[in-house]
Amino acid sequence: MLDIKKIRQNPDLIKELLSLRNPHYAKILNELLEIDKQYREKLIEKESLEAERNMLSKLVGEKKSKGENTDSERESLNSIKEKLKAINGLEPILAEKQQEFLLELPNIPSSDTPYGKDENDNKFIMEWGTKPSFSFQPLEHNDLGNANQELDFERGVKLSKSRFTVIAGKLAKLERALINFMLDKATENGYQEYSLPVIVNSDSLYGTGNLPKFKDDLFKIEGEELYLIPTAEVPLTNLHRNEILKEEQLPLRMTAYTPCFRSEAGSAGKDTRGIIRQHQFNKIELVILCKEEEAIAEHERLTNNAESILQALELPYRKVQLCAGDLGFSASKCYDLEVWFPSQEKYREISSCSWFSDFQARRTQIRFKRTDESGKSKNEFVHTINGSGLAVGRTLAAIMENYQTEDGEIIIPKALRPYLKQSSLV
RNA sequence: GGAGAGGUGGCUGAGUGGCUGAAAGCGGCUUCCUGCUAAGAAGUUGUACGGACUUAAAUCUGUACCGAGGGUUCGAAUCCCUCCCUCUCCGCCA
Repeated sequence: MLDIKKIRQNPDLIKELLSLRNPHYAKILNELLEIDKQYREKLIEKESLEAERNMLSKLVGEKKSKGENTDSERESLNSIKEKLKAINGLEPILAEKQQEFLLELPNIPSSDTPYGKDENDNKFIMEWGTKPSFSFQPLEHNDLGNANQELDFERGVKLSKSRFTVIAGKLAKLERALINFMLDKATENGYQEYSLPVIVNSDSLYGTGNLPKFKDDLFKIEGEELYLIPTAEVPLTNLHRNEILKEEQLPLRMTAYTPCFRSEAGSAGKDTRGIIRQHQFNKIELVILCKEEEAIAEHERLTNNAESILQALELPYRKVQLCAGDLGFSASKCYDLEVWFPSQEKYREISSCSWFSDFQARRTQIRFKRTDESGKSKNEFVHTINGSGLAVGRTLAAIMENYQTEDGEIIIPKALRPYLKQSSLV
């Protein structure tokens, strides 16, 4: 959520910056400003009536204790009450509307975010690793996994429905090894590990911006205001919702492994083969809360932490910076890490590392007390940063494809060998 | 799930209709004092949203907030209703 005060002070600048994402935001902003004006008029009217009421009520109390007559005060109080009733029918509606418009506006892109409309305008940053060259036609991971039913798509459907997969045997062990490896790596990099609820309430989802706009992407528990998490970003970020942190606690670096649940509404027909796009998948998430002046460095750090996992696994990847048009709703700057899939000869997203400035923190009300040299302190919103480190299913698939041999074996990356007792999977 | 008790400021804990944004204590901060690793004295001490002033900060001022939401009343932390949460006992259970 953007700061309404900043919008009031600088409407034209904000309009211009939001138009970098999409020109239609200018219209929403105009509507917001109009509603905001009306809202404040009503608020002033309401508060001055309340002030008058409080004053007169006090007077009634005093007079009554002295046994004096209070009829005239009562009369004006009753008329104030009527007026207040009328305003109370209107003011909260305007407040709510103002809030709604505010929630519809996305974050402002950072100054170094490239211009552009969609993913084709994203900026290439770097490429790492050597793409494997095969003397044979490399198979897709689903074919590799299907061979001995270690990726069991049919039974996944039997148990649940499409886009659910059973992972069995050695691949299941490999997945577990990946989870442990990634969590250990995160801990080494200074993140505190958490084990979290994967069902959360709607307040938490409003906080991270999944509600109200992206309701269709979520699985909801029937009959309750509870949802399955689409990512551990939700519980991790909300851990400190409505809290005022101590300045010396920051930066706060947190990590968690959780299953993630996404309804994938609107992606029918996309990535139907394999385990690239599932309703349920495992992910290690990295979240940082920090001060504004630390944010750029922490964002780079988190991205490097995610990259270090790909590097340790020796998986070729590239790093791109998203352009304004492709930027997620809440993000102000974002790097995507894309891992190489030889069967498709394509890079596919495996981690998205975003800096949200104070956009999420304003929604979630995560603040810290900043004390200046003179000893005065003020509450300030933290900056939030997060990214995957990494998506486990996609990493598993990438390892299968990049490390396959002609006779259908999968070589285990060196970094994972301490976690498994073998150096290849058949 | 059943029965009972309860939810007040950073913490402990008063407060059952008006002078309570909230006593008292603790803690925190500021200043003073004592020649020493601590004691004492005084002051101060929440959040949000408006308004005035201002380039801004500071300041002044209004409103709201005593688990959440609604209601009664001229006036509610205090009365009523709904919900949520915590504790104790019972039941169930990995």
